[in-house]
Amino acid sequence: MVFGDVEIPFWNESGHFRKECIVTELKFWTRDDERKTCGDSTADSYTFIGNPLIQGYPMRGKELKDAMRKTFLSFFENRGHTIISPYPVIARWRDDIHLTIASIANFQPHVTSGQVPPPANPLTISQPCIRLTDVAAVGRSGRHLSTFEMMAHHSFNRPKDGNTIYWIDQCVRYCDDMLINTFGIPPNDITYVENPWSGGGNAGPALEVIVGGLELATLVFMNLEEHEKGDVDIKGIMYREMDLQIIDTGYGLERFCWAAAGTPNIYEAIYPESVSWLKKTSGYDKFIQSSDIDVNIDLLLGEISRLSGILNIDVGTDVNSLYDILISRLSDSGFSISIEDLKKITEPLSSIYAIPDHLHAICNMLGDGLVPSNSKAGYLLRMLARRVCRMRDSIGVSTSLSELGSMHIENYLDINNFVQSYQGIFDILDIEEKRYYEMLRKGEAAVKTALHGVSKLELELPDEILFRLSEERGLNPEMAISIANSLGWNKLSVRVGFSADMAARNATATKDASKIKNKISELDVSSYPQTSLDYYEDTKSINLEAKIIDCLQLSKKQLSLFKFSNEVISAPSHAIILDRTLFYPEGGGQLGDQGFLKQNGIEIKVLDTKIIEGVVLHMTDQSLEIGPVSGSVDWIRRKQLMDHHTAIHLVGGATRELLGPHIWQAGSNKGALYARIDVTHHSRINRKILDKIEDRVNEIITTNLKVKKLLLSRANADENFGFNIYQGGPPKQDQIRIIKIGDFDVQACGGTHHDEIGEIGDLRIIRASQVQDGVERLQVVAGDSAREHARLRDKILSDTSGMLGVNPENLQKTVSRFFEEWKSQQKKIEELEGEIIRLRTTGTGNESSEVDGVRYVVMEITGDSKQMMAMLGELTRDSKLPTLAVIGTRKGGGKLIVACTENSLASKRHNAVEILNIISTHINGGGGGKPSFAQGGGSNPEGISESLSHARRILGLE
RNA sequence: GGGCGUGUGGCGCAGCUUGGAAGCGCGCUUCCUUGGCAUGGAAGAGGCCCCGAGUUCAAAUCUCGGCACGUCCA
Repeated sequence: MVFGDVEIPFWNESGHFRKECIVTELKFWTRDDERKTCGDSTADSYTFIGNPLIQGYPMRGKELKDAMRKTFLSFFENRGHTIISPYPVIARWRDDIHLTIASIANFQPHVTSGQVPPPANPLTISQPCIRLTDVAAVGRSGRHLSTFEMMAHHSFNRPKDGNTIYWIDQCVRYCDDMLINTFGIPPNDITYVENPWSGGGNAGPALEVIVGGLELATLVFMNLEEHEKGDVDIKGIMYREMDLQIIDTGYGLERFCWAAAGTPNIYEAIYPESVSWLKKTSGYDKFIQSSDIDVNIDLLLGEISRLSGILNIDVGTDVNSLYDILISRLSDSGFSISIEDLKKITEPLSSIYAIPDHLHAICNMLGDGLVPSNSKAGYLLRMLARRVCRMRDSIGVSTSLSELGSMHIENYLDINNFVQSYQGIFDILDIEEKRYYEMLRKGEAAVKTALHGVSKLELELPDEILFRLSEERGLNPEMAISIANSLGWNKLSVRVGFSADMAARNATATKDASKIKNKISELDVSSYPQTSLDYYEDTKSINLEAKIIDCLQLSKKQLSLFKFSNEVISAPSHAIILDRTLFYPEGGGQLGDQGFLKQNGIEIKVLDTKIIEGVVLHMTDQSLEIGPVSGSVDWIRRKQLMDHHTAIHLVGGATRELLGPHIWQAGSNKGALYARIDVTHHSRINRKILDKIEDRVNEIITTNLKVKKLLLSRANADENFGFNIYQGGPPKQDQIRIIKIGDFDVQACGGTHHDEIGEIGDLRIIRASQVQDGVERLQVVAGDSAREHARLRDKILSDTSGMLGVNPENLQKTVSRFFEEWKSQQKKIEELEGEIIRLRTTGTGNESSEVDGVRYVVMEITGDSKQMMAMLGELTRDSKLPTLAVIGTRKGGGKLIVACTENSLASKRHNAVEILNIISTHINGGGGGKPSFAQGGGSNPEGISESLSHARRILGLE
């Protein structure tokens, strides 16, 4: 049997035939002896449009989805499955993906790897998912969605342990039974296509369930894992059999709804209210009624969906060439329409269909407490929000983004399922819309600048200009061109094939970037036993008795691979491995402990502590022998680290309490000197808010809450505390340490903490800074560090005040007065210098003389070059008084300027550069400029007088 | 996580490629025009060209670092 073949008793019992599709050449199973194609080929078009495949669902929109979901979940609940509540759409328990892209993503990697048991077995779920890879096709293809619900039934089998819930045969029986007996689909309309699946390190045979030309579900039988010594070769990667066998199914809720509604496309089935509201508000309805395009729009749309299902719409596919294909296909099926008319009908519609879809994703993301940003998941949210703004503007609807979101929630979502509040969502959408308009406004200036020098008659722009506007300013080609059109470049349009090229450009850039991602381990510790981490037992215990298992000398290369914080005073030379330790290794943002180890009377410093795969490395400045050792952790430092760590939990909790549920820890760092926490927030956090947070935390500290330290299984932790406890990062073990501070804050955390928060002492939030858009960094000092910090500030203040001889209270006033005075004196000096020039040049002294209608000024002054410029301006700007001026100063190694009045007798007679080059030799320097204005300098200030007299000689003045 | 871009009077921006006298529009002040306002005209004030180092005789301009902001891709 070849990998991917699905041979089960059910096929025979139910009268299925195995065939090969004449188009795709894939093997498929069907009850229909006449069938020649698999159902999902270019020769199969949708059969259910205007002719629903699933009966008994007359409703539309949310009601339809609710009914469909209920039917599905009940079917499996009645067959022994436990219904599981959906997970968030933001996959915060994963560090490899941002969004929940499938129901199985909920259980990766901890359950699928076998480390943690599933929450129930078997289980069924309807999981909201977001996939943005085909976002460009949404609204155009008739079936693509950026967000959908994946209904699923999963079972996790361990055949080697004799524990099998059900496998392929039963899975297909469930599916077939449900489609035929629950949804009333004619048996002959169903095909099962064999198409093995692989991805994310796993693989297995799979069946695509096709009904009426539409893929309604995929049944994956995951039983292989990537392994270099495996015996199954799939696309060049070797796989081996897993201990775990997983039934991973996915049924598209929205597709079931579509098949039940029979609407021309999927959007009309699930977002009918929004679609008709947008059609009305944008004036699309009126446009269609008044237009003289002679086609039945509904039939046309159905036909387009049918064709789009066949056409392959990829990201970056050129819209224009797509239209060409569409036109010819439409004429094949009896629709005669020009490309212009087709565009007029479908372009606004693609926006009308995509807007509710995008809003659904946006509201779900916001509902999970996500904050828009310029990177990571927040960026995806921003991208969707901007697409909605753009599409809304393009169809001439002026309703605000927040209002659209509000209406969408009203129609299609349940606010009670959200973490974020209604007001929170509303506010964030308002901020996003403002930012969108700000981008457009700045974009106009950017386009104007970029098009500087481009003829208004130009038809196309160089690719580079459009690439750059898109990458640097966020203006996609269409927007850039439309701005250019409105600025007077009327003939410009986007080059055919440009968006495809841009997508290709991004693809290669992405490919290049992924090549660099090869992490090397600092040290191979696989031969050592896991160190016993005794610091958890009592965080106050610091005196250690242990055995040295090994002492490794660190090579230069190994040393360079380790990253040491700036609290590590010197580079360690050895790494010592013990059987047990009280030294906390750097982790969870908390820096490593320091202290000393002692053996046979020799005491060596522990400069830092690290951990690799459960083995703790004590980084020391000398070596010790294998054998017994004693040691001690630097308690002052450890206490300070604990002060900061417990304090950071309190700051995180208080910030969330005061600013809202979207506050999520995006990273943290706790050293002995200071600590910081990065939190997600949509606006800048000012001092006033910081004071509030600071007050709140100090208030909490005075209540001296007890810190509970629990050890729970992953499933248990998830169930009791939810996903909010994983603020510090995705959990990696099946046993989770929980730090619970009263009822104030609960976090999964591996750090060392006080038993009572009163031990922290004082806390100050020094400042907030922005790490990236949507992420604020709060700098915190607590305990003794807080006092140290205050003292240092006081010293700076009193020292500075002392310098100026004023009281600290008057410092601000005095400094600002000094600055003002300095500026005005600076001005005064310039004025006076000018005045001196005027006096010296209008006087009768030998510095100014006139020869044949040209005034000559040669003199030395005491100002710097900026003042010299001002003087030259005075001397040579008046065109009625042709002047040649040579000015020198001894400042800065000696500087010279030679200038003459432009377009005058003086500039005709003399070349300033030539004169300068001759005379600058006396100051060992050089210079240059233009014929009417040259400046230079040198390194011999004493040569200035010789330079000037040389100038006089050249000019024949002496 | 990676790439690219921006930071210039109160506000919005040009100048940076190729180093050589800091500009434009709006706003502001004063005056003129007018019965008053809108407007029009004239004169003027207002700049550590983000910060710090480097290259150079010379840096808004080039190089490096920092800070702040923007944007694209994962």
